[in-house]
Amino acid sequence: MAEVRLYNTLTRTVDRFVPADGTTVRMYTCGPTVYNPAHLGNFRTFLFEDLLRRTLRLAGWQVHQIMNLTDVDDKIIKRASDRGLTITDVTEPIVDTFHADRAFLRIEDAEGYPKATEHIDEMIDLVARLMDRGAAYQAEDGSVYFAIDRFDGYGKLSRLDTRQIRPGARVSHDDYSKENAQDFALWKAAKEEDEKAGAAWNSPWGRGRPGWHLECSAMAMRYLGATMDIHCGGVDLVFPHHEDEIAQSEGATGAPFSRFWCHGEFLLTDGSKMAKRVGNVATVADLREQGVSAAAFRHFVFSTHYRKQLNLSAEALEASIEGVRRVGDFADRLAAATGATPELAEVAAEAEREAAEALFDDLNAPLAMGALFKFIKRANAELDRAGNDAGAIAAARNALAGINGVLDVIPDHGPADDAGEIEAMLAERRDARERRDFARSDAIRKELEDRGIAIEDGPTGTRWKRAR
RNA sequence: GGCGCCGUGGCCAAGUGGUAAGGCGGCAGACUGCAAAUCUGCUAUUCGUCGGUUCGAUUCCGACCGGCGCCUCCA
Repeated sequence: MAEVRLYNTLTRTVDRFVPADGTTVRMYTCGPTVYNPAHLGNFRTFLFEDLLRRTLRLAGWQVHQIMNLTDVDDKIIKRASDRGLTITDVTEPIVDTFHADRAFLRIEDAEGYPKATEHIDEMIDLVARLMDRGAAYQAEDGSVYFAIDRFDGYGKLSRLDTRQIRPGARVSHDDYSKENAQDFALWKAAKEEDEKAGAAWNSPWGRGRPGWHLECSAMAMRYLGATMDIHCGGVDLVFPHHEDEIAQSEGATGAPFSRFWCHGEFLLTDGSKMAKRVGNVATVADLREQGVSAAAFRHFVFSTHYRKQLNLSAEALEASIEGVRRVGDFADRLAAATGATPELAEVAAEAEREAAEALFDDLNAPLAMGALFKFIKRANAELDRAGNDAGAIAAARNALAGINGVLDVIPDHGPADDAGEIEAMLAERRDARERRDFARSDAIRKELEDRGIAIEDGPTGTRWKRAR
């Protein structure tokens, strides 16, 4: 096993990571609230988690990842009420969109996508345990709250002193009655709209629905045990979401909830956080409309370290499209090559080692990307020199596959349904060139270019490829 | 008001107490009928500003300027 180092929000340092059981990494990644298609900021986080799971596997560990789908919350209920629908009516199509978008971006499947509404029993059990331990109480409004002053470790993740909240901070106007302003809802008493929208369940504390934080604790422990290896999310979840998860989980079990906490930074647009309320969101659908491939978007996201803010811009996307085209051309060239200089094998081995080391060092994808491009440049130079070492070609293909297995930045070719027609045009162009009728030859090339087909005349004939 | 992050060439970006990876773009050359692709060379004596520590700082410390984020339901 390679040594993997990860930044742990709990310790605020980069620590050596090894799964507790020595073989399988049990990780929980906070998923989307399914009332609107997830935006690219959300996907930056999911992409970081994809990078993490692929890197852990490259290091030799097995990965068991759980991502929750939050399918009951205030916004979902509001939408359902506004439209006279149930929450399921609202969430089902969005769940489908989420999986489609995820697939488009080549985000690997997690081992499970539990829904909050299907784990109400587990949540009720968790609340009951907290009540038994005296860490929770039912208020006059019927809702159940977690009493943060009965959990010593409260604030250890975010390092926020909740007594210090000052003017200038966003202050909540909570509809519910609590003993302490910082206490958070575990179980919310049902209101009229909740019942109508199908968002209310029976519990020992009356009809109600789970609080936001509760689902993650309940489902994480159900699928990963009392203590998991890694818990991930966006930085905005550090407080209060993850802090509260720790409180309610550890308050119930007495065991550490997660050994590592890893958080991805924001995607910015127009210089500020991409968020619904800022009104600057872009989605996968927008990406597709603009013709930005999954490979290009992955390149864009991985060109900056995950703990650094990243600004979405047309220029940056353009650079990624072009960069990824180069990777694709290189992959094609390697696939078609039959032999190379022996030095290619050395170049490949070095690239593979550099990329892996970069990834193992707190997911330094930008550095790994640098290693990939250095590899492409050197390997192309070796291929230009020609050679007959087939083993070197195989080594280069393996190295590329290894690095790309994590980054996944080789763009797909377009559909090849009109290949015969293109070949016919190329045959005509070849005849024209033999007659030195370059006007005709260039006209055909122009026509193909207009159809998104690029031509490359080489010593062994003409190659063509579809724009990616 | 509290806490934290960031500021590297035209753009994106890695990085280290010893003198700046990589990508995009640009310029020149090789190859080509011309292109494209590819290769080669060039494109930051400098890392927000000002001080300090040090033999030496972009890298450590301090101040300042600028940007962003968190401080209760937002990835």
